[in-house]
Parts: sequence; C-alpha cells; structure tokens
Amino acid sequence: MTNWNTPQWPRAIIHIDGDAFFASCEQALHPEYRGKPVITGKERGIVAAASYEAKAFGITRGVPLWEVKNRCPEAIIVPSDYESYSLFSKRMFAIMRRFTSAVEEYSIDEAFADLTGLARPLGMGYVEIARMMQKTITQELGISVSVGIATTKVLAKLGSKYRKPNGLTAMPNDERREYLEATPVEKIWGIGPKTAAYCSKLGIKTALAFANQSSALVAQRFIKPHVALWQELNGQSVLTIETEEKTTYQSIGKTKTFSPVSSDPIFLHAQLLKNIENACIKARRHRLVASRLIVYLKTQDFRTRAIEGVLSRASAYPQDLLRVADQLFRETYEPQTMYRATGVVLTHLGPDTRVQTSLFEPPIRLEKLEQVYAAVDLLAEKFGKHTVHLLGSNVAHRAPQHARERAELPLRKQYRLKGESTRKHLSIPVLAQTLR
DNA sequence: TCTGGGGTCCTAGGACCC
DNA sequence: TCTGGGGTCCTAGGACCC
Repeated sequence: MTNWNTPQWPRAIIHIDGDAFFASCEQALHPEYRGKPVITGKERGIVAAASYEAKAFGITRGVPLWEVKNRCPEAIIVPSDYESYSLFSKRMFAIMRRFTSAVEEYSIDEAFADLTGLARPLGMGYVEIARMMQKTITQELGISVSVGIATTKVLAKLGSKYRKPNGLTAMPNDERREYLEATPVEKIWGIGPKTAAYCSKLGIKTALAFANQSSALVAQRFIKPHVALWQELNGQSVLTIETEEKTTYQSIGKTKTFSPVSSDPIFLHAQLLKNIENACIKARRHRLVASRLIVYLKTQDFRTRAIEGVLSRASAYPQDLLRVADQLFRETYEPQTMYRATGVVLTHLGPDTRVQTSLFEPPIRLEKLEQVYAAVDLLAEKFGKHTVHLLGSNVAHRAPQHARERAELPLRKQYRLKGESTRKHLSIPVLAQTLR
C-alpha cells in the first residue's frame, strides 16, 4: 500500500482549463465540425475562440474575421453561444464535484479544486484522481481539458498551461524547480507586462529566478499580491479555494469605445447616458441597487480619468443617477481632449429591497419610476434592448460628426434630433398602457 | 496583437482630524 | 497663526485576469 501522505504533496490542488473552450463546445455540439477549423465570435467580427485546427493556420484570439477568411477560407465561423457554453461549464464543474465539494469555479472554462486528503479514501494517488477527472470530462462532454496538479493554486495553474491541449502536468514539491526554470516570469498568473518589465530590470527572467529571491527583497520591492505569488511558487499555499457560489457583484460597469475619437461634449454625454441605461438594466436584472456611481472618460492615448459620486438614494434607475452623472461628467471632461470611450460603473451595490429610504422623496415619484421601468424592462424583453431609451441618448446612435453640429447647445438640455421617430419617446401613460 | 468589454483588487497620496 | 507628527479614511488610477 502506497503512503499518500508524502512530503511531496502537503496539499494537492488541481486546476482544470478547457482547451479552446468555445470552439470545442461547438465541435461537441456539431459532430460535423470535428477535425475542422472552427471559429466563434461571428457577432463581434473578431475571433473569440479558435479550434486547434484553426490555430494551425496562425489564427488566434482577436484576429479580425476578414483575415480569417483570407488565411483559412474553409473555416467554419459561428456566433458565440454563451448559453450552451455555460451548460458545458456547469457540467464540467459537476463532474469535478463528484470527487470533492471543494471546487472553485474560476471562469467559464476554468476551475480549481482541493484534493488534499482524498488519496486514501479514493484508494488512488492524486495524479490518478486528476487523470480520472480529465478522462470523465472528455468522455461525458466530448471536450478536452488540460490539467495541472500541484501544491498551490499558482503552481497548478502553471501546470495546466504547461502542456496543451489535453495535457496533464503534475508538480510534486521536488520537481517544482524544473518547471519554474522553463517558465518566463510573464507566464506566471498575476504577472502582467508591467511587472514583467520591472522583474527584467531586476534581472529576474524566469519563474524560478523570482521564486529564488529572498523574502526580504520580495517584501521590499513588490506589492502584496506579488508576495503571495512568490509564496505560492515556493510551495507555500496562501491563496484559498473559494467554494461559495458567486451570487453578486462588487460593481457593474458599461463602456463603449467609438471610432473616430471625439471631443464633442454632446456626443460624449449621450454615450454616457447609454452606458448608464445599460448598467441600470443589468443591475435591475440582478435586483441590485447602487449607492455610488463612477463616470470615466478614456482619452485617445488610453488614459482614463474617473470620478466617483454618491447618490442620494441607492437606485438602479437612470433618472436617479442622471443629476450626479451630469455633474461628474462636467468635472471629468476637458474640452481640448479627444476621447475614445466613455464608461460608467455602478458601485457599493446592495440588494434592491424596494424600501423608501429618503424621507424627502415623495412616494408617488418612486412608484411611478418603478412602473415605468417595469414597463421598460418588459418591452426590452419582448422587443429587444433599447426599444425605449432616454431622450438624451438618441444622439448616441448618430455619428460624432452629426452630433458636433449641435455642440453649441447647452449640455443639460435634452433634445430630439430632427427626424427622430417619436415612437421611442413613450410617455408614462403610454408605457402603462403597453404594460396592460 | 499598438488596445474590446467586463470584472477584481491594491496602492499612493490627499483630506481631515487630533 | 504657524509648526510638526501621526493616524484614519477615502478616492483616482493602475495592473491584472478571462
């Protein structure tokens, strides 16, 4: 009988990562796609995921579809079908939960699980358990996944990336170093281009070189998350497996990049209104209300300027956010600057309890708002998003040049563009009628 | 990948208060 | 009114992830 409690596995953490996940799901759903180059992302015009057959043509995430057609005319291009992929995702997590309840759903195609202590009851080694999970997922779902198993999350994640597709990399304590030596620092989960450049300046090129730094140096020269990475790379598990289901949001944001860039306040303000409407729709769908709001503008050269404002009452209704948003916009906007995007973030979210919190708010107004938005949400559901929207955001559907003609108009004044259909500007009674 | 969209977490430094 | 030190709170912005 093998002794499972070796010093090589003080803990056993597994990371499972779907291979070309969206494309693989499509191939599982459509047997005729198997063995062929499949691309998802048709709705956006750029590649969201490429099957390994497509990757052989040099097609990667973010490539424009016209280029895909040039490089690989026989490619099958389909829109991303998130509902189906979510089902695959849920089933994948369910398979992992047959082995342990300590599963963390990290993203649609990735999960961690803690296998520590399972070797004896299951009568097999950790690596065997990992292999069995992998095999079960492939057999039952028809997709392949890559697996890493190690003593910490960061090492396990490194492992699942090490061999792809359909790989399995086990990293017991005494074999850790050879993998780290073969890994450039920028491949470590949590180290991006900026930190990689900083490491390079310090002469740190590989994950092993980073792991071998003294704890004093790391504590002195790196921020907290990177100290945690250093510990994890050295086999000290400090990142926990988060098993609770994520049910709420810390924030809800909406942003939209437009082209060409614009400095037109009317156009920018209208874009912002659309962002607010969209963010509020999402918040209401999740029965959340925000008590703060961040408005930001992204300049042509990718700098963002953001200002946060406090709402008088937690809400998910554009009308309640408008006054603060206008004020924030005025403070953020600089006339001589060209902007490429506007954005809004709802923060300090809480459950929508529908309680009247402001003594000064006439109850009738609140009820009216609720009625209106119940109708708006219903219409959106029935006839599509933006069937109804705020008067001021109509200009957002126009080209910036068009809006620029009206730049001399005062910002606050809501107005309707010439020829704009009145059908969109439904009054409260009309909305109420539609609801009936 | 010269840069889309939606998130999370962290920090520097200012404001404010003894 | 000025000076200094130190603590806490907050916010704008950065970095990173999928």
